[in-house]
Amino acid sequence: MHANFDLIELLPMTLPTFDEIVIPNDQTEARREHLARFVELVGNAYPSKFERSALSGNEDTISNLKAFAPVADAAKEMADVRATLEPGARPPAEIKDRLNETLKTLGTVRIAGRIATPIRGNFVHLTDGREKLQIYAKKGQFTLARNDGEADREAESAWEAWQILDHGDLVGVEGYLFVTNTGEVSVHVERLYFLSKALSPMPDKMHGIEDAEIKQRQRYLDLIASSLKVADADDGLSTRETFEVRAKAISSLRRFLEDHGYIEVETPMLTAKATGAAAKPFKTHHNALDIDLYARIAPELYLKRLLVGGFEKVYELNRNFRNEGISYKHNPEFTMLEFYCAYMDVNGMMDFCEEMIRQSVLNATGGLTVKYERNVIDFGKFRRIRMRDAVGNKAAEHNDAELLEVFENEVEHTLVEPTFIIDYPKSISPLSKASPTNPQIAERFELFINGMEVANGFSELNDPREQYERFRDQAEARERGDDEAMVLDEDYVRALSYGMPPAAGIGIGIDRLVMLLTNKHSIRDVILFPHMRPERRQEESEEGETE
RNA sequence: GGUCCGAUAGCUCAGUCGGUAGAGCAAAUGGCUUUUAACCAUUGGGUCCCAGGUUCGAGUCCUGGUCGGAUCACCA
Repeated sequence: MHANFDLIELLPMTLPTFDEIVIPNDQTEARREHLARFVELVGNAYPSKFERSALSGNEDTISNLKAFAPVADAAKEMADVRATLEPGARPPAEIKDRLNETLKTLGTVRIAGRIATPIRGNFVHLTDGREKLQIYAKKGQFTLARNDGEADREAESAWEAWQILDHGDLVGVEGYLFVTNTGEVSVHVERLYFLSKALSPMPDKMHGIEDAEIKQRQRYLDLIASSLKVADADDGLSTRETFEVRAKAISSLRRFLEDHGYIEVETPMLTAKATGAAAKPFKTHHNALDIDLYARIAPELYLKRLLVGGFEKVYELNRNFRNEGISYKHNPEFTMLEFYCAYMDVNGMMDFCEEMIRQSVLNATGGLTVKYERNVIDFGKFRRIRMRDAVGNKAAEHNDAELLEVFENEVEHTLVEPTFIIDYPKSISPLSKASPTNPQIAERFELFINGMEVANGFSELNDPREQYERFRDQAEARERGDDEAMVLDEDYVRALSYGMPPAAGIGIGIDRLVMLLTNKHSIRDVILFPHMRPERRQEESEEGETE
């Protein structure tokens, strides 16, 4: 196939070469040459650190510096002045000079970031991934710091370095803040540091990365693209902003739980039995023990063992794994928040859940209403509807399984506003306590928003004998071919026999909640690295036709 | 797994009836050097996803495959 095929055969394995991974072309050739020249100029093109200044009171990231009052005020004043000018006209020199006086008294600033625009003349923008700040370099007015401890390169070499910087390189600069003739707050570079090389070219500055496959496989590139985009003809959150909202929502949930006395725990992800939910597991093998293990489908039974042990309020926020279909709302691994509270029942849990989600929406988005697709979702008030009422007048004609099916097919997708569906049939709720007034009904709810199930909670069944019988019913269903029926966990029954306090618990699908908060229509848009088929190189796909 | 759609330069995309592979951005070279996505000029850059077929001739038509997207089914 190739001339050097025999040579490749001699290698212990067919390791791809560097050039097969970072494919050379006219773009990358230039960058490789520039890198080689930087090694000559600064000694080490990949230094270990760069210390940023702290004029803003915190480390001067570009975002922090731009938010720092004197900088923000100067930018604001210039923007106001510019708004009154003809396009292309320059702001009055008096204002500019006054602002420059103020900015200069702040002293020397040291910032770092990625070169966000192609070098054109003396100006370039740096980005910290989030905000951009312009820097200005004038031949003869700055030096190039060496990364090997030697004295700086002087003007001539510094200017050469400036000219061979590539779009995407990481640099640090030392200098002073000033306002340009056109009124943009910038850093006048006095010392330039080369910090790291972009050997691969940057995405299009206007369009970014459009290919959904590349966005997901190479999320780093998607994130870079969103930080480099020039015009925010913004319809929707950038990738960066989406994951910032996700982080805020999660930290708000954690804070809410901790403020209410919950402690975070971690329970096994690899377990001998996959139970605690109705789902198919991933199977793996432990070599030393020579036993099969399963990736957990839910932490539920472990968390309730902790209630038995005396932890009254516990939560776990982590991944579950289910070996099932992939869809816009299903990823094989997904993030679930589960928590349990002793001495609380299903109604208390609904109240608590409602308030917690409301806080999270507020903290993540700044408001209580969220635009999603064509709907406006109001998190101000959650409805509560009995399942039989939701299904309507046909409810009486159906048994439990049929009722659930009618609900899922005809009602679920209509539940746009946050809605707790309550009074689930007991037969489909094997871990849930039965209602004291109606033994066919479980003290259980599910929360639906925009037609998606977001949470599932109930009064926890704590009678060990009844729990055993529920498991036994599940085992019979399994015998009949229901391969998602729940598996008996003997130790869990044993744990309950020591006495578990009355308690309520809930699981909240974090990815789905984040979809709602970010107006994303695919779970893959709110998971940084969603599951994808492995990427195969050409040679492999030609040889590996053994399916 | 079913159905529909897609894959062309580093990126974003055109490509007519089957007849020499195109643009913008990005890159290189030179000019400019307080500019605001796009300054001026010149130049280079292609496995048209892969394999096969039809044809004098395939980016284009046909078959199979790979990967992805949308949607349906199951699941949270």
